[in-house]
Amino acid sequence: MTPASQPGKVPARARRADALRNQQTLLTAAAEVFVASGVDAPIREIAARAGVGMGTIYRHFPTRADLVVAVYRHQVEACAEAGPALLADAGSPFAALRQWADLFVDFLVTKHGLANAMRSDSGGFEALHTYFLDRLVPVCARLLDAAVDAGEISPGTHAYELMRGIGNLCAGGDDPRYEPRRLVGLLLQGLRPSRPS
Amino acid sequence: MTPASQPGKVPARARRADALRNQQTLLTAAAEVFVASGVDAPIREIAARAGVGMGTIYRHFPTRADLVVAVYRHQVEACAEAGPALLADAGSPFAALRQWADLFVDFLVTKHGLANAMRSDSGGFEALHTYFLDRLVPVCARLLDAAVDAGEISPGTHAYELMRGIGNLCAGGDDPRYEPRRLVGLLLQGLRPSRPS
DNA sequence: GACAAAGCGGAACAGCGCTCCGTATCTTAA
DNA sequence: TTAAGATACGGAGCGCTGTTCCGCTTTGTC
Repeated sequence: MTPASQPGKVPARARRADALRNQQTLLTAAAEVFVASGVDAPIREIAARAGVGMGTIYRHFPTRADLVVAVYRHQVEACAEAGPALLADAGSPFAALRQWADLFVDFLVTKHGLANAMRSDSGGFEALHTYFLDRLVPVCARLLDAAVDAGEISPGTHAYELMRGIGNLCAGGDDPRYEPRRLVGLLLQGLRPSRPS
Repeated sequence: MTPASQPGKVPARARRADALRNQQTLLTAAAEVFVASGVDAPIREIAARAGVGMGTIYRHFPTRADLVVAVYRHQVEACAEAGPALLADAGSPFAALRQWADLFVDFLVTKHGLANAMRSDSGGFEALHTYFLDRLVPVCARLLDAAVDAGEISPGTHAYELMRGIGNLCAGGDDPRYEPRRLVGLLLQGLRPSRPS
């Protein structure tokens, strides 16, 4: 019955109860701090809010990206799963692509500073970039392919590039003169073939 | 003959010769460091390279943006002046807009980290943002208006938004899978009217 | 209850931006 | 030429951040 009773594996004890509790505490504390101060908030602030020491936070989430990913994993997952659903429900593949892009944009702009962080090459954010892209690029690719097959857009655009483009367009403060959604719409419009068949 | 001889103004002596020299030294040192380490390079590094103290650099360039602007002023100016020239030379306003955008993209991607810095809301870069936009938005607006008048694009897009969009698309490392030029092309393509008249 | 193992806290170190003021240098007027 | 005063310089020092490291505490097990 002990965890080590199964053969062929390292005995590896189960994690301690307090460690599990702390991980949860940290997750909710981080979520709160991210909302209040953005994803760049000092690690100390998060640790303080959770009532734990610096060591604890680094043990559970070695890089800042690990923490951010853990906090937003559910939403990224939801976005990924929305792709196929939209493809089935929306009127056309291109319409699905547009709606899906809107979803992604909404996600990014409502997280203060997330889009900025995602392309920062310093601060331990590289893994964030990687996770987001690994999860969402395949979804985007399916939508893109479907739209190409339907003749709604011209081929040649890679999902990776498009995803990064959309992400980049979402960066920046909330200047009312700058509306990422509009530009993303323009970008997608640019995918359409020059001459409709 | 003395600087104070002109009436109606504060006597304000001329700047000292060594100050002028230091300003030049700093400018060239900064340019070198920017190439080597990006525009985020530590201030100390620039000061060291120029062989001056920290105080000197802050006296001449109170914020980091002031230094960056001073270093790249000529190139921004050249880009601004290229706008009207292209409008006259290129085959059509839209072609001019495309070529001008290419110029701007080239400028941004060849300066390591400049595009990233321009969107950062911290680090004293806000003034950079302001300067670039103040100088280039009017130029972009003229190109945009001309293209609209020629019926080559549909109206409704603001130059400010377009400039920021292009700038944002240029952010990020030099991943070969991500080519800003392609996306900017797509974005501009999206400006074209849905049904060519 | 005792003993590892697992986990925790936070002091400590390093890197950075920025300020401040005693000192050095330049300019001008006599 | 020189002395006074304005101007500019240097860099130590402060505060804030990320990250590591190790002695101590808590937990699970026998």
